[in-house]
Amino acid sequence: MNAADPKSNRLLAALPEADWPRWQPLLEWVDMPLGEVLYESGRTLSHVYFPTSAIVSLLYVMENGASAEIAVVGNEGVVGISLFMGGESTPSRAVVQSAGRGVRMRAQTIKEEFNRAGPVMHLLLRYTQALITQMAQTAVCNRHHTLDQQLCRWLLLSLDRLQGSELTMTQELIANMLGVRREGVTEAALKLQKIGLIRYARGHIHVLDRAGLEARTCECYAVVKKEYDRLLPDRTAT
Amino acid sequence: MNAADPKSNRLLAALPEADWPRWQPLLEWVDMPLGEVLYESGRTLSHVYFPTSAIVSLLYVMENGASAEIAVVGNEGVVGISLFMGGESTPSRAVVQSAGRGVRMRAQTIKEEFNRAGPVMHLLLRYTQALITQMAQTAVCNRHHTLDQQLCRWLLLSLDRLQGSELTMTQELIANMLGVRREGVTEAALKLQKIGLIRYARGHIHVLDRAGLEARTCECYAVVKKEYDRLLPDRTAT
DNA sequence: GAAGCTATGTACGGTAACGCACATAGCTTC
DNA sequence: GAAGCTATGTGCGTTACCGTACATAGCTTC
Repeated sequence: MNAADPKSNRLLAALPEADWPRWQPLLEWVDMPLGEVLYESGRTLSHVYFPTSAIVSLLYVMENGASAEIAVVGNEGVVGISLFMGGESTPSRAVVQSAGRGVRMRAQTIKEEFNRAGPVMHLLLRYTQALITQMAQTAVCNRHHTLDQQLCRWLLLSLDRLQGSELTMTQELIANMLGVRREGVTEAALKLQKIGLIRYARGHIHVLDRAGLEARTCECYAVVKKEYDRLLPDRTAT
Repeated sequence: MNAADPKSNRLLAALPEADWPRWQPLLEWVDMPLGEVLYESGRTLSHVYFPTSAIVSLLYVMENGASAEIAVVGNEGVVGISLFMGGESTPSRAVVQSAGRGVRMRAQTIKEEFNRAGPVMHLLLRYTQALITQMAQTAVCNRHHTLDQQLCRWLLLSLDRLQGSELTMTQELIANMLGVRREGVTEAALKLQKIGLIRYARGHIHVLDRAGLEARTCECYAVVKKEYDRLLPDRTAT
């Protein structure tokens, strides 16, 4: 499976074989450049997006302009669950956090596919439950864990959704996602660099010691990862 | 509609008339005493619960014993969404936070009802989306808002799920839900009492000025309330 | 290769919440 | 009505992060 295959999205890869011939022509490749807004708070969505190499942040932007990431979606998931959940919109924004590609499907189409009420629906619902766990754990993490731990968690979440060990990502951007000061991220990143877990410069972060990050982060990362693995096995029975 | 009517749960009230005769015998009244655990992290659920007068907290308990509330469910919703979402369990705990009653339905039954893929399913999914918004906003609130604001939000969320203006609730318990120190809640509650918004003593809180609480809390309360009202109209078309 | 922009580093006072220790005071139990 | 428990109040040093200001240094552009 190469990067030009929609099935490099794990959700699409888990589609039953029987549904694939119908789906293939319904999917449209799209570039997802850094910073692109896939949907805006309260606006009706036109498509759902299945990232293949891009990573998308779901974030809430407060009245005063400050923001906080609610969850992150990469090649394991889909952006725009409110379409099939029935709300059409949500009070959050989806922004491309790491440039790449993906495929999208028209709003009406995904609703029709969902409403077939078969394996596709159950797959999407299990994914939604995994996403719920991620949001819940984000709430817990924001309450109880240090910036150091949260940075590790965030790097690992991103790493899991990319191939390779390099992230293209400024500290300013990370700060926006975590909802903290840029200076705070600088301090935390410096520590990680000093103990040799990462190396970075001007918007490029190399992860040198993944296990080291895992040892340093809070339990939140593992809880979420375990739940994704449980709910979304690499290959779903067809 | 009195308290002995299952339809004092708004979700049940919104059921299509056509489904009601089938549902009624499938529901079982249960008392929900303070502190009762409806489900435990990672455990398969035996029932879903539709509170009528009780309030249930969904919370995550960390390895070190500290906890944080992820969302709250009262007479507007249902506890145990993972049953119909397909995961069977979630990494959180559901605890009765305010004693009362509710009705429950067996796990297998709710799955069958959901899988009819009709109005019941779409109602439950819209509720789930509202719950997702609450969780997301909890994450944002934990990140950005003060304990004072969060206490107001929490009191309002509870108030919305009860009749009357009195909460039976110690500061210790509130602290556990919010994931903060009990002393912090004492301080915040003292301020609210001094300016005349609440009056309390030994586990009983009277809200004297609801509008005052709304003025003092953060935007999170209104965002969530608006989304619940949007997704769960008082009467769903039948 | 000079100028300008962007990303990162550093410093410092302020503050919200923490951990801990202990005081008070209202119910309950006998 | 004394003893004991539970809920609430208070004090104090500590910590993590904030807001702000400014310094450095690596790309980019001409």
